[in-house]
Amino acid sequence: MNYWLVKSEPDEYSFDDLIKEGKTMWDGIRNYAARNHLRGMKKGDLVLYYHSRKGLEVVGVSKVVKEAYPDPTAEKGDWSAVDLEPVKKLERPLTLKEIKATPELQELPLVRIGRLSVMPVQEEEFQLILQMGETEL
DNA sequence: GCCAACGTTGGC
DNA sequence: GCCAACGTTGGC
Repeated sequence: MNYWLVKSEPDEYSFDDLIKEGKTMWDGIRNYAARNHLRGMKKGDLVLYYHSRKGLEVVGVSKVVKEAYPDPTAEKGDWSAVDLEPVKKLERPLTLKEIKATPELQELPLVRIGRLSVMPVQEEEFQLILQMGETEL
């Protein structure tokens, strides 16, 4: 089991949209590092869902239901997509500010490489984020 | 193959 | 809305 984090602008496609639709194709990735992470995803892996640009917080957990396949929205080039399903919404969103203020989460690419939209997350980091997101302040 | 210029992402 | 950081493109 591996853990990941994906970013989406809530204006484009929010976690609530994913809950509403029940499943989505995670396509449109046009960055090699992000694509390679997509290809590393295995069925059943858990994926943190982060709202970028607006919100700036981890809002929920999704899971991989279909492993990487050719991105049908790519007109040219070698790109991949995966399918994601919602698992659950966090009781409270975990903001980037809190993540940055947490010493154990400083190694997250989210903190270190701002522009990466698909990234691996260590199990300990994943568990901590879940735990923080389940705890009311 | 290097590097400057340009485009895009995303935090602020 | 601005701009820094990063990736990509293209001229040499």
